[in-house]
Amino acid sequence: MAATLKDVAARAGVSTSAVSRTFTVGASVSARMRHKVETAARELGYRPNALASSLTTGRTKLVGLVSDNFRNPIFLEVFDLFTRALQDIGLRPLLVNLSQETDPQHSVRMLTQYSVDGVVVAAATLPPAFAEAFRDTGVPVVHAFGRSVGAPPVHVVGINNIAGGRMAAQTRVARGYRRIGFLGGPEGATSTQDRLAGFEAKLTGRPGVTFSHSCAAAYSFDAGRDEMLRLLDQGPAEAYFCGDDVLSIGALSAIRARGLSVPGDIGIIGLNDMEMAGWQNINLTTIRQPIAQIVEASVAVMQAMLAGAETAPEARVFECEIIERGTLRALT
Amino acid sequence: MAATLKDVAARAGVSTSAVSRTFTVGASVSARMRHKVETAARELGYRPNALASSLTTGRTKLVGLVSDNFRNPIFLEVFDLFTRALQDIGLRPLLVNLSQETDPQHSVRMLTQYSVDGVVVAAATLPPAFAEAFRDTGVPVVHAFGRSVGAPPVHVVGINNIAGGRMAAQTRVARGYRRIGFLGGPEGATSTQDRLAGFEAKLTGRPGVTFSHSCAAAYSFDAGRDEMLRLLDQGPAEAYFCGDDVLSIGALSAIRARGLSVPGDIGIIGLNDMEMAGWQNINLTTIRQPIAQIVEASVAVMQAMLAGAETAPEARVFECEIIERGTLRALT
DNA sequence: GCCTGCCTTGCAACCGGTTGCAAGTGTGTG
DNA sequence: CACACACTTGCAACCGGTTGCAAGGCAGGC
Repeated sequence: MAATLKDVAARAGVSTSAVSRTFTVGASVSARMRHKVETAARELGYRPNALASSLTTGRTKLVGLVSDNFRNPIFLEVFDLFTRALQDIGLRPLLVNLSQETDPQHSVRMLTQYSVDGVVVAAATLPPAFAEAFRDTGVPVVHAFGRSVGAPPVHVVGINNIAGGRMAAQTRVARGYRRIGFLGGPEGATSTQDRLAGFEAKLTGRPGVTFSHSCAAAYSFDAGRDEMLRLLDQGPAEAYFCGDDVLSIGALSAIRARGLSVPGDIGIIGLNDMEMAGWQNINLTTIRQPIAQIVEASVAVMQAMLAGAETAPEARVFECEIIERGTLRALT
Repeated sequence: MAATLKDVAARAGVSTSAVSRTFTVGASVSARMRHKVETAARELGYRPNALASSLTTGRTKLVGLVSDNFRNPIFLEVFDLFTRALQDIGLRPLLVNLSQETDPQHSVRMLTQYSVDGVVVAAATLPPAFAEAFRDTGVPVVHAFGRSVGAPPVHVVGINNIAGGRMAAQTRVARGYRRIGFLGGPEGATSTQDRLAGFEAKLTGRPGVTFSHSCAAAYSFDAGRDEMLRLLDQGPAEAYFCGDDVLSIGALSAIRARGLSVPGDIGIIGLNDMEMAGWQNINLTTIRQPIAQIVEASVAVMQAMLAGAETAPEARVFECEIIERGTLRALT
């Protein structure tokens, strides 16, 4: 049905190579030839088949966009940014949902079958084994929102979660909270571990400050609410750092459900600054994760790798920023 | 680098056809042959290249997943459901973000270049010209959340927006609201037009009931908030039907910002029942759109079309349901 | 006018698989 | 034991492009 290279060549009365060359940048074609081919192509509505050409060129311009979190609204913003950024440089995102997936090999198969040129992992809770499994297939991998360690297994772009934890801790101390808690996401998530580590390190040893921590089952509203209800039953702290905004909102909901006020009775600070954190009926004080920058940098790294850059995996770290809203009391 | 058909054939000492056949279901292969090939394939870690095979079979198992809304959290749920459902039947979603796109031909090119087997349009505000442009390329198209008219240009799966509007209207009358307003999404969106039509039809002619309507600039929090602030300034109605949940939440925020109470001073009902509508700090009364069913049906339609079913485009309509929460006063 | 060298073009092989066809194998039947 | 038939397998062409190579065309220099 669709016109092929051959059809165009026949119509223009030239060889298929000539047609192919007019559609590949930098190939040697005379102006006359180009014109002949282009008119024929236009008349037939010809579009080169990207998949067929990938066979010989070895590049599909397909990029796996892999995530395991389709519940946290922040990821809609992330997908929006990624799809646009990838589209802008001529890449097509093949979306892979790993929500329930536990076997890296299975997802590797899904991607290798489509010979993606690269893989962007956009996930904070995905076990590192996945990114490594992708890398082992020989394809460029960038892990956005991954763990920023010194020598990561793959290129990582994200924030320094330890520093984020420290930043959160600082706000607490400055505002005179004494009994302080950390409410993390799933225990296995490296993001939670690091945020906790930074948070705790900054707090321990402070005279008069007590510290406790616990983990919710997921980065989700329900998990945050459930965990906070449990904490309220057993005697809560004065302020909590929640490892994520949705978690925070769940916690807020639990606190208010018990008739307590925020930040009067309990202070809350989140992390992410997703759009709805700023909605006036939520108004969450939080630590802003610069997702636009992270996405932009991730795509840049991917583009460099696709262009052939062969650098050792590296962590690119962006700074966070405190966004003051209404769930933490003001500086004393 | 990756093992090819040829490599496996050489290692197993058989022809490439034999290998190809062992990997295509329903082909004629003896048990002995299958075993030989499978061991060789396993040893080499061979995975058939889906793109190469698509050349001859004409099927890529790639499906365009097209949307223009990456801001409304409901779409994250939609993407989650779609990606999982498509993955489950062996299809891969190629995500296309049409947020800023105005030229249907441009997006058509993006998809035809990758010879997708079908296109799923998941959008309520995308102009119908897009779905039609995809259809005109000869590829199966399903429009989820599209307009359910009698003879649609492509297969449509969604709710009856007119009935949804009627349903919303009914709640108002039953609860004794007299001055009633409709706060829609972007004026051009068919979903808004239909919801308004149903809503208005049910209300007009009722003695003592006055009706007004206006439209927000987008299905977004800010648009809802801004429009409600405007309405509050010019003297608001007693209750509003907002064409969408995020719009409703924006409106709620505006109402409370002015010191008014919900549902005491003003009642609000939304549409969608996205996850956060149920969050206790939002607690929005809304009309539930059965998105899981819509997605499931859309994928079923797509699967049928890919299997060769050639039925005239049809609208599949699902029923909505009122979810009672705290933003509309109780039945009087 | 002839030679040199560059630019343009077509030929043909190839990318990784699929599939119609015919040859080969093995089984069951008379 | 011969024959028919069904099943299995390999050959080779093909899917839609790309690209190395060599031949042809042309301009410039001597």
